[in-house]
Amino acid sequence: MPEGHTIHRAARLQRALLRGQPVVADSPQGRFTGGAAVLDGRRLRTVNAHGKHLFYRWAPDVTLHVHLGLFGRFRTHRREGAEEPLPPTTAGTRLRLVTADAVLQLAGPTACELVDPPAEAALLARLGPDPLRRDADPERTWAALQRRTIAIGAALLDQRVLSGIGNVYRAEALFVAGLAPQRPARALARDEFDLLWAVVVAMLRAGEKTGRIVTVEPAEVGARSRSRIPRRDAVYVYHRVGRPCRRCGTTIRAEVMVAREISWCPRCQPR
DNA sequence: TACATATGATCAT
DNA sequence: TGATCCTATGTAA
Repeated sequence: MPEGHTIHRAARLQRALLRGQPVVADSPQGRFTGGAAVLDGRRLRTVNAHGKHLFYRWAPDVTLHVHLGLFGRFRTHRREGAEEPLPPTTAGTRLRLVTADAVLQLAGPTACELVDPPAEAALLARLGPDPLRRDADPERTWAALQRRTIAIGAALLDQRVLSGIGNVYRAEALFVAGLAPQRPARALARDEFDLLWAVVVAMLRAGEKTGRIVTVEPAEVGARSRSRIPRRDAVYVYHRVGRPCRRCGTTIRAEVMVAREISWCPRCQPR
């Protein structure tokens, strides 16, 4: 399920899978039939991720914008060649792209649409720096935090402040950075922000690499590597309300912030 | 089989 | 802030 790490990973995998090849495109579900007809027969030039958004560049010149939202999901299949029969279409497939080597199916996205340059520019203008991108400028996030009166726990979910963080990474990054979610965003000290940014970058990169959200240090749960940590031990505070903090044993608390529950350790994350 | 729940975002109020 | 849209999964019944 999709925070920014999932999206960047999808972009990388799909570049390798589809780039350069003409596709057969359709919309088995029927809700993107017109768009699929435009893509049909084109070659994918590249796929780029920005925050939780994907931009597919096609030749001749067309751009497809995809946002998975909460429920969106990709399925990929490798094919031996054009003779190999296609996998059965999953119900609700909004877009299917088929090449001789691969099949990509997209179901349940919040957005799956063709965009012209002004529409794409408008989308990108709304997005803050993406810590997974080389061009990310933390100064823009720092400046945005200075301007807000909201809590840091609210700011991290605001994609205009920085893009790619979702509800799991918000809770986990604040824990590792030692910041209570309720701290006013503009009251963070510069060194607190620098640490938070570094934590976010490291977490998202680890997530992109493994395809899982594993934020605990392996040594803390007696594992040899992140990839060996079972799901129940993978996080410090997310969804752990009422249970003891892994570091200090204090009972994890939770409250709703920006319509989503956030958990934190009152001792490791003092106000 | 039914229901609750979920890593998101938008729009109306 | 609340309603709404989208789908898959795990648990309860």
